[in-house]
Amino acid sequence: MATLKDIARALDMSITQVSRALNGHSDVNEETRLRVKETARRMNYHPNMLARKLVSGRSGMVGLVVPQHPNIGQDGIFLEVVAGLSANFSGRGMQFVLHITGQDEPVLPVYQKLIGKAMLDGFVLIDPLDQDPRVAFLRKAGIPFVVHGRIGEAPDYPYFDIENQQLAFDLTSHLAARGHRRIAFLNGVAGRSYVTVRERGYRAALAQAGLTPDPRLHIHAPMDEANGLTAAVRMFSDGGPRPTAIVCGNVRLARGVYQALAALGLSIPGDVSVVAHDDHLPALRASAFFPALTVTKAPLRESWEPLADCLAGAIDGRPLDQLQRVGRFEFIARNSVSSI
Amino acid sequence: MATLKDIARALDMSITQVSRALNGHSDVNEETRLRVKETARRMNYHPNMLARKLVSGRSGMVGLVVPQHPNIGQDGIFLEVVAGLSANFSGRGMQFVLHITGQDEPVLPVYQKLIGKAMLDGFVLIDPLDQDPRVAFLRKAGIPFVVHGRIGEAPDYPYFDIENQQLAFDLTSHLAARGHRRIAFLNGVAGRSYVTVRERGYRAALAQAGLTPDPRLHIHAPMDEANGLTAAVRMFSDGGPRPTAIVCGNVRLARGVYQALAALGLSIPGDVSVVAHDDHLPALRASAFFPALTVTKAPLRESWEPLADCLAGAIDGRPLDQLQRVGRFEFIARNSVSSI
DNA sequence: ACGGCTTTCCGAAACGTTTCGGATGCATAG
DNA sequence: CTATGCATCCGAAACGTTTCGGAAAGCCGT
Repeated sequence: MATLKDIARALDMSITQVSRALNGHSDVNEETRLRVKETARRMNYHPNMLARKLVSGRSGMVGLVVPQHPNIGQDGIFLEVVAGLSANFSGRGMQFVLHITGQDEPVLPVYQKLIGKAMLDGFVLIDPLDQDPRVAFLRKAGIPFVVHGRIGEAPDYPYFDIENQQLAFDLTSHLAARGHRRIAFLNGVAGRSYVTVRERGYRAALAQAGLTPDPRLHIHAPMDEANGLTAAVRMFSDGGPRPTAIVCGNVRLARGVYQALAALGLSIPGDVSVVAHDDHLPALRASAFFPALTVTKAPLRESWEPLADCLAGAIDGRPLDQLQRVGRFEFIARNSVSSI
Repeated sequence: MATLKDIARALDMSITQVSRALNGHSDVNEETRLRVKETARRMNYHPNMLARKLVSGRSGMVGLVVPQHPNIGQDGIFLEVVAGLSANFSGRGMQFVLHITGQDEPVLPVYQKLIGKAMLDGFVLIDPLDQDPRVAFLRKAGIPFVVHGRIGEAPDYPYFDIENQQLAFDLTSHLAARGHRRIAFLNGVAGRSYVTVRERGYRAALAQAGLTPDPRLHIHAPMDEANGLTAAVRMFSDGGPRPTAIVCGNVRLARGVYQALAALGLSIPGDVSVVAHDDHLPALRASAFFPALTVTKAPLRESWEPLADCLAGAIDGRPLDQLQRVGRFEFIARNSVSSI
């Protein structure tokens, strides 16, 4: 653990000048700079981040705070998030701290404590809600953060998001344009901001097609296979209006729907058309469905880089307009839709 | 961001005394201590970890370094590890840093850099190898660490492990005692220390039963469902000696084996007996197999607490014998084994 | 000879904490 | 009255870094 002092002593010069040489300041002779850099390398010098942070106010560490829940160990998407963010921050020489809170521990005090200890430069917020207390809290605390998603119309904080309203609109319109009039929407958990936004897109598409939304066809549930299955079974067996087409919030739901329809003896797309949004998780390939699934595709994997970049930018104090990014999605028509 | 100085000023006393009061030192009046603690709480004081570390040499942060690999996002067991460790360290007020290295980046320099920056107090090492360079490296660097597993006979570092040799012995003996003479072992990737150790248990059990090991029946592969399936299919179709019983390194392998045997028209336990070791992952219940699977059970979930405790202990400099723990396993006989 | 400019350097303070080595006051014992 | 012990306090140094405000030396034009 060589320090600046060691290098200074070895070269018989001042700590100040060594520091300036290594940090590329202007007022140091080119030849001295090279000598210093060479010696630093030779002595295996790494700056002590703690000392640096103490004076600069930066620790180079960012955090993700996630509430503990019993099934966290099997949440494949969560791992994708953690691995992706960690790899990205690690790649820029920052430390990624994963803080999993206690079972029913309130989260705001956790942020409070982490901030108070002066350990973290910023936070990544995932799964934002329509009224998310974390955003208000962190803004008030003046700590940089980036949100995976958007809340409300014109957010004034850094975020990365995809056009959730547009993709729900496109999926629904695609079906409406082919003559479907009873289009169900298997959406996510109510309160999540992307769920709300997608609902708007769904409704807009219905309205444009002159259709009136039927609340029995708009279902909120965690977006996994089991819920896709049960929701589909229920829609086709409770005596209500049977949909001729189903929009699924993600491919897992769609997989459940496929299973349910198979079990009910209904064919895709003969009896029912199915479309979904595709996060493009490697374990779940929409193109390998039978029949291949029509989707809007926006790989989740492409979120981590912009998220990390926006947070790093926010910490560096870059202006807000450079810190708000929206990812593209792609419409891919396959074989799971037919016209009526 | 109240500091000691702020509190000292507010109470008109010295920084020293405030520090000592908050840290429970002896030479401070009981009444003053209360006043200080009360004021600290009121001013929302949290000690600045960076400053503390700078003088004490402790940061309260520990790290897990994992090499990036393409399927990291779907490795359910890895998520279990990360979530479990993070929750445990978070619970003791420590920060858990997850560092995922670049695709083909060598890991030792990563540890080197992390240590040099003086950011981390210690490391958790998972998936140790028979000759693990990380152990040698960290020991030489003098950084505390804890290993999930053991390497060699009498490790002189902190670890938490289960009796892998004994459980492989028990599973194999259980079959041998019921008359099986051709017992296959679907083991993990060669080079992992627990794989080597389990092989010893397997061989010992065979030897005790007077059986000679057949290398064609001892298979190394990543322990997932696909490999269980292909290994089983191959063993029953390549003209070699057909086993009458199979020991599986984990329940995933066993699930693949069950599928293969079903496809081959072989019954369990009628034609083939199957046993496995069970990490007790919630997604994979051995008791729900049909027929219910005979296992040695050692819940992976019970590893995180001792691992975190041992690492914390190592950092605190507790003696080695308190930092080496071995978890219990349980033998559970169910319906997947028959006598010959 | 002088002031002013550039280039290159350095001392010292600061960040927030812990800790070492006293210092003070006061009671008790000799 | 002095020595000893105890309880309670504090100043200052230290950890490794950055940065502010100069300082020294050389050169230029006047």
